[in-house]
Amino acid sequence: MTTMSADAEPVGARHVKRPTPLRESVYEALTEMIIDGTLERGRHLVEVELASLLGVSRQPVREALQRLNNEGWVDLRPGFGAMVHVPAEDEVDQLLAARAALESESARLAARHATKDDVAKLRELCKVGTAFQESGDIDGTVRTNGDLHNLITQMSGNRFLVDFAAQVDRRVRWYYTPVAPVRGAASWREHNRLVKAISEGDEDKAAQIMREHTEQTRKAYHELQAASAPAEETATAAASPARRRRRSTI
Amino acid sequence: MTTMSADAEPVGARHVKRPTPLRESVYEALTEMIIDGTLERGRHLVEVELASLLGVSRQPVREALQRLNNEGWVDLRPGFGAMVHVPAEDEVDQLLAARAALESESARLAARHATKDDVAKLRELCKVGTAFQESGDIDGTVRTNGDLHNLITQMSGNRFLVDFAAQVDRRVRWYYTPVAPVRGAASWREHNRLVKAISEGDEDKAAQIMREHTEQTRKAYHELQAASAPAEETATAAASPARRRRRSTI
DNA sequence: ACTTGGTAGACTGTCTACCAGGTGCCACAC
DNA sequence: GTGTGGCACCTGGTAGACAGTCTACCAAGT
Repeated sequence: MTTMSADAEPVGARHVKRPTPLRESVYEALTEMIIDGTLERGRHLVEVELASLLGVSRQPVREALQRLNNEGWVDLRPGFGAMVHVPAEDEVDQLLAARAALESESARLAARHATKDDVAKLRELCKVGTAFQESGDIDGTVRTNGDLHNLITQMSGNRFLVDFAAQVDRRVRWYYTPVAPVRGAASWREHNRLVKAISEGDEDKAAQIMREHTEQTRKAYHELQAASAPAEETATAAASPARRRRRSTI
Repeated sequence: MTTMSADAEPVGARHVKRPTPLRESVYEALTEMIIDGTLERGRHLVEVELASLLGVSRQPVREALQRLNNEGWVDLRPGFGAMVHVPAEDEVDQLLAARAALESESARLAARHATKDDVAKLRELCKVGTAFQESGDIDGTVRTNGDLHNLITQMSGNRFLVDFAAQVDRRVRWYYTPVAPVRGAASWREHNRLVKAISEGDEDKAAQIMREHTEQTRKAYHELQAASAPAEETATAAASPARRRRRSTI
């Protein structure tokens, strides 16, 4: 669950310094390395290696590995150790499906609880995102997209939805980054409609749009998948090579 | 989390029993003790105490505590240690809201993927549950209810939904057991309608019914809360003394 | 050629001991 | 009554040890 602090403390109860626990830093470092591919999928992670690599002892490494295991980044085989998780083929799909449910519900609740301030921020993000999109700044687009979705889940006011969505999102982004470029323009049009629905407090509409939005992402994933792996498909290939927009090879 | 293997192994490749890691047993033991109240909410959990209590060393205890922290059972304050989580007032509500989203989506997918076999099992559970309900066997009713919901999430075929739902469910059941008796009969009528919708493959209807079903549970919770509220609260003092919306008396 | 048995090395899971630093509490001083 | 200093307790992290187990590899038997 990763309950990122945000302990809803009374404002101003800010504890000055937080000497981050070592295990936390190790956790961050490892996810980083997993995401950027330094630690390849399927690789056996040896505790003492990581320990000496990061300049700490085994304990923090172990604790980080167990958390990584709980969150599905690595698989812990008893008596053998941790291997970087290698995703099954249907896994991205399932993640995207879960995300659809979580974000759709978040959008509904966001519409219910939206304040003027929130809406203003949303509009701003839409503007910024569209600008990035038009200027071809992929990195900025992706980041702003993340910010927008994140803000919406935050607005739901439901810490569990926030938590789950964040978890799912991180995983999705790990083994499925390259979708962003494919459906940029349409995506931001949808965002605009979504923000409008939220600003009007139309819960059903917001939920509906968000659902379609994430479903689109899933479709885009499948098309990309089909396009980049025409090699040995398992019988499903015959379906429809019909309409496939395949620019942007990355 | 603890995603059950389910590694798509060839059927009958049943591996022999593997000695559970100690940390696992410790984790189980602690959740058990938290749920049944042996470890009261807010209590400071001292590693060495637990260790000697369970007859293990600090290490497995620490690892278990970390996991409990990640999953929200305890709060880990750096430098001080673990305290059994004391739920905020709005927490159950948020859990139930999250559950509504997760289970509703599960029901939708279950309707999509249901096999004859699944439906048969669902019907059976409905029958058993109703019987328990009518005979006043609360324990049996609760258990069967759990089984039914669990089976439906399983049927969704989405391991993330299963995972999240299980997590949420466990938490809900911790600080909010007493709902079952309140709305027994209606609950099983709804179950029947739900199973019917699933058997007919009517996704929207299944999702809709499940949503209403869990919403009912939430309402029941609120009513119960309002009814038993006038009494004084137990030891939730830790919460911020500020914003205390009390006395709704619906 | 294929299985069986044995051996060796590597790593995990757990334990013990130890230490530095932070936290909460209490008693004492004002 | 309210600070303040001190003390005991506890955590977070380190180091080393050891048994159990997993993998790999090699050699001998069939």
